[in-house]
Amino acid sequence: MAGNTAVPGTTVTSRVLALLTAFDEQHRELGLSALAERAGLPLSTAHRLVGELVDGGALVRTPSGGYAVGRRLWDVGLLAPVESDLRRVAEPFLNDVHAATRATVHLAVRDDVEVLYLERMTGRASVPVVSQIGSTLPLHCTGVGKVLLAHAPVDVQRRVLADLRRVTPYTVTQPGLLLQQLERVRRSGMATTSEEMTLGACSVAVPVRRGDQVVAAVGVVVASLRRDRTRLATALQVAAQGIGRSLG
Amino acid sequence: MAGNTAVPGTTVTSRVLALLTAFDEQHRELGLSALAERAGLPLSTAHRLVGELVDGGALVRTPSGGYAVGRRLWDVGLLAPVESDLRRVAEPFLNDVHAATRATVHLAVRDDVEVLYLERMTGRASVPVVSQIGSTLPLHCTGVGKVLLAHAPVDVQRRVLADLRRVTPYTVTQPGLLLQQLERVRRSGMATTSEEMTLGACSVAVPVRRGDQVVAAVGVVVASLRRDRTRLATALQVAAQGIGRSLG
DNA sequence: GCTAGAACTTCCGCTGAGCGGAAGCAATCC
DNA sequence: GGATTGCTTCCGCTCAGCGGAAGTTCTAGC
Repeated sequence: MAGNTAVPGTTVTSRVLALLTAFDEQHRELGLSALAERAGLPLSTAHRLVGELVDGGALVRTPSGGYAVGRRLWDVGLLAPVESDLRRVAEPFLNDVHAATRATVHLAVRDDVEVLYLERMTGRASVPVVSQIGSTLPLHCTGVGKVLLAHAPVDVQRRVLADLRRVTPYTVTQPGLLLQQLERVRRSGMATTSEEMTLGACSVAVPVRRGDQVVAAVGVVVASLRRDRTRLATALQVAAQGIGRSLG
Repeated sequence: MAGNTAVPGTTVTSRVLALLTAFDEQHRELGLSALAERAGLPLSTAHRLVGELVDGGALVRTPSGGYAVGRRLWDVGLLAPVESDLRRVAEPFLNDVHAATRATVHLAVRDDVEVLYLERMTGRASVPVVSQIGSTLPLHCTGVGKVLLAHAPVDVQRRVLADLRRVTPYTVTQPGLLLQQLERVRRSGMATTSEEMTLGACSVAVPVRRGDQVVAAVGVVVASLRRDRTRLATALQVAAQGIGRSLG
């Protein structure tokens, strides 16, 4: 038979990680072939490694015969120190905002040219929300994203402005207009969006400051801003200040 | 030099998983030696694999020179379908309980002979709480645990009763007494604990039923039950019924 | 029921990625 | 200075891993 033809310089570890990271928000479940293709591995190699990962509890077979991330990886992943101080400190303040507004509340940080969502409390109203804890979205079309972008280094802003993808008909895709908005965000200490990411969803967000650094953003998603933009902003500012103070 | 002396029959995958699962609640950060020992690997093997895992973002170096679980594993782990329907459905009801009581609220399921915490909302009061999302605790000394144990199969109950570890001076360690309590839990539809897991913390919990099966438990942790045990139980029962109905 | 195709599983001989003891290095303590 | 602890590098042996190919099961369309 053929013998070993693996790409030299690769490791089993890298292949295992390629398999694990083949899963994402849109692909929580994958068949073997899809998994192999997304990981860039030959089918039989993927088959063996996936079997070992299932044995170790890192993956599980789904009822429909595919594969998904397993319990073992879930509880190990939760141990990751991803802004854990910020998340711990912020939790009670986010609860307050949620209790006061009954809207979907977000805590997010900037991850290079994207927003990374750290916490989310789902609101009561049926406003469509696409964010997921642990996933990222573009900076230019979400409330927390605009806040983080407005206080990001110039080179980050430049890179974002160079690629303003249209997500909905209302997404701001003109660099000049967005720059104006960012200036207003810095002045007013608050950002808003209206159906720029998701139709039927508007948002308000404010920065969380540690000293004079903006380290995160808190925001809410609602169906309309007509009624109570000010009330929402006030609740968020109270929370943001509380979080900032608690961060010391 | 020596040459290859690896334990036959083991795979790189299993060694990688051994390294990842060396981390737990009590060991969120580990030095290389500790990591190697906990994974049962020779130091130099661990050194190489850990380096590859760091390159892949599965682990990160901490400021103090140790290792911790990385961002990559965090967001992959969050994709795991661990009771995800239950968690999604339960979230708004848990919010209600939290808003009404301002106490620490838990959603938990039974994982063999332990409670697995799925969700937690931290309360305002400074009541000590040891539970962590993704981690497990004994069934016999927590509120949600007693609920789940009371409705567990007989063989699970037998195994738990055979090993009632004392955690605090108030932990119930007499099988007979615990059996009486479990009977009362089934009759009254509610379990309580008083400093049986953590000094200074009491709890109330009720079962979540899907049809006639108990599939989970919701509970609150407070400093004392003297005042409002009934109010807490009522709030929990409303939530548990709502969750059960939503599960269909 | 039959056939076509896709998806999954098993086989097996070649080989270089992985292995780990040992030596080297760095920081900390007494 | 010497001892201890902990991390990093080295290197030649060897078997775990590799993947093309063949075999098997599942699904769909007719």
